[in-house]
Amino acid sequence: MPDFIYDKKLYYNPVEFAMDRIGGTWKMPILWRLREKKMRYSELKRDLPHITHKMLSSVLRELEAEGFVTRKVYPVVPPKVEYTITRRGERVIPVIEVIRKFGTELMREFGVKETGGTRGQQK
Amino acid sequence: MPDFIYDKKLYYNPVEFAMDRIGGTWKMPILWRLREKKMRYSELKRDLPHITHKMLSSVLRELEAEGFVTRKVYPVVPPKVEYTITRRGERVIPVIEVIRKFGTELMREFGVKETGGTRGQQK
DNA sequence: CTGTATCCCCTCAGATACTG
DNA sequence: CAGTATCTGAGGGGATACAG
Repeated sequence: MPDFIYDKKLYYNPVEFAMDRIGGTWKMPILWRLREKKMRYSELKRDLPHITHKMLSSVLRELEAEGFVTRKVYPVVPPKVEYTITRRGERVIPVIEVIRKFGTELMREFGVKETGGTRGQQK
Repeated sequence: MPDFIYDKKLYYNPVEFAMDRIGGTWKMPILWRLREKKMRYSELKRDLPHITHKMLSSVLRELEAEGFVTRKVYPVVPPKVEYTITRRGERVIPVIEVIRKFGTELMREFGVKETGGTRGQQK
């Protein structure tokens, strides 16, 4: 499996390439939430308690640029923006499910204990 | 899906937990190579042309500490050390296959071109 | 409401040198 | 052959302030 270049970066294998597209702390959580319904910026923000304003904004921009979500702006005041998952984005969902299932099993094996769910607002 | 703590770090979901165990540039490539045969340190080194001495060493240590590989030292001169995948490590293989397949598809869609395979030694 | 711009820290990963 | 230690750089991600 020879190396290859994308966006000026050298990759060694397809896994590395994939994880650069959908990895990081927030991309999968966002796609996961968009899997069944379009959401507004503020809805996503509310649904991802720990994400910062800056991260949500920049990650959405990346996901849009690489075709995993689309962005629809309503010219109203105050602004309204909806994010929708694309076909390409939908193809990430089963990948997330596999990793998620594996992670859940690992957690059990490692005896991970939850912190006692801060449900609504936290931080 | 409430948050939880492991090893003093706060996680938001199982995916994040999983990727902290098997993510990064080198963990999956190493497990992938060990999937069918045990390998010596130097064999792994040879098979992963871009990895540095330090990274191979430290990543193997982490994989061992979390039960994905075992390490067998032969008390000979010069030293001989063999790494073998564990049952837990084997359960990572299908996860890698899924990500790998997805990454390969993405690469095609993105029109990624290979750099003209430096095959054996490089760098 | 949605979004950008700064500043800053911390961790991953590479380069290099040294050891049993 | 296998492994550790030190230094360094790049970038992901957080806090905060400002703007249309």
